[in-house]
Amino acid sequence: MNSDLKQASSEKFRRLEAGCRASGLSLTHQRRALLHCLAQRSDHPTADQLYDELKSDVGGLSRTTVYRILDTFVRVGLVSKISSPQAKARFDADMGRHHHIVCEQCGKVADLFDSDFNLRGLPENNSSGFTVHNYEITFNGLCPLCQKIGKENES
Amino acid sequence: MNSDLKQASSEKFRRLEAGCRASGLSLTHQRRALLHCLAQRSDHPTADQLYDELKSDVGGLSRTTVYRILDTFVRVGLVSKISSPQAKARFDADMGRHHHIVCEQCGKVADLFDSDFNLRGLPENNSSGFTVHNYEITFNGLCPLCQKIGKENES
DNA sequence: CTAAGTGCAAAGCATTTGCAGGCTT
DNA sequence: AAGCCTGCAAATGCTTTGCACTTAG
Repeated sequence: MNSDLKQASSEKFRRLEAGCRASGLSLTHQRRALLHCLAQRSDHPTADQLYDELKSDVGGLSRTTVYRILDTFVRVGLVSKISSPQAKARFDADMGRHHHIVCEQCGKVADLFDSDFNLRGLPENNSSGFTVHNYEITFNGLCPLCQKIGKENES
Repeated sequence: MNSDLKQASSEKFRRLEAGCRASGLSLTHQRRALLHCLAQRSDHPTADQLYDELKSDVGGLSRTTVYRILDTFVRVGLVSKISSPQAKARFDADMGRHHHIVCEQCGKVADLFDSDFNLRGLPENNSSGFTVHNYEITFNGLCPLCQKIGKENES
C-alpha cells in the first residue's frame, strides 16, 4: 500500500524531470532534489520548508538556490505558486485543476479535488477590461489542529 | 452624476464609521482619514498607496499607523485583506460577496461582481478535515494596460 | 483622567541581486 | 569548452515591534 504511494511519486518525479528537459533546463543535483521533494509532498511547502528538508541531504545547498529554482519552475509551468494571506509563498507541483483550503490560523494549505466547484466558464466581457486566463478558488477555514486548539481555549 | 458617486462614498464612509463605533474603536483623525480613502477608492490599494495619498493631508501621519489601523480594521471585519501573488497586501472595504481579477503582470486588482460565479455551497466533508468558513475566487489575466504593452513588444 | 492610539527608529522576515567560481551538456 | 547554475554576502522591500508621548471618550 505504501509502495503505491512511492510509485506514484516517482512517476510524478519522472514527469517533472521530463518537463525540465523539455524546457531546456540543466538537471543539476539541486534541481533533482527539489523535484523529488515536490513529487513526494502533497502539502504545499514554503521555500524555507523545502530548504530545511533538503539542506542535510544536498551538501552546501543554499536558500538562494531554492528560491531561484522554484522561480524557474514556476516560470516554465512545472509548479505553481500559491499566495497565502500569510505572505509566505507556497508551492504546488500538481498542475491539474483543483482548489485550496487555507487555515486562517496557521496558514496550512490543503488540496480540494472536487470538480463540483469547477467553474463552467471564465468571465468574458467584464467591465474591468481584463482578459482572463485562469482562476483559482481559495476556501478558508480552520484545519483540524487549529479547531482543537480553539475549542480548548473556549473553556 | 459625479455627485451620485460622492454621495455613495460618503454613505459608505458613514457605514464604516458606525462599524468602528460598534467595535468600540476610537475615531481618531487617522482612522477617519483612512476610512474616507477606503470609502472613495474602488481599486484595492496597498498600505503604502494609502499612506502616500494621506500623508500630505494628515500632518505627521506615519506609515506604521497606516499598517496598524488596517490591521485593526481587518480584525474587526470592516475591511478585508487580499493577498495578491505580488506579496504586497491589498485592502478592500467592500465586504459583499464579489470576486477579484489580478493582473499577472503589474498586480493590479479589479472587482468582479458577477453572481454567476458565486458558489451554491461550501465543501462540507472534505478529506482534509478542515471546516470551511468562506471562499474567494481569484481570476488572473492581463489588465488593459499590460495587454497593450504586451502587443507592442511583439512587433 | 486613563486606556487606547500614535510616531519614531530600529528590527524582522521573506525574497532578490551582484559577482566570482563550478558544474552540466 | 561555453554558458548555464550555484553559493555567498549584502541589499531590498514590506511589515512589525518597543517605547515614550498624545489623544479620544
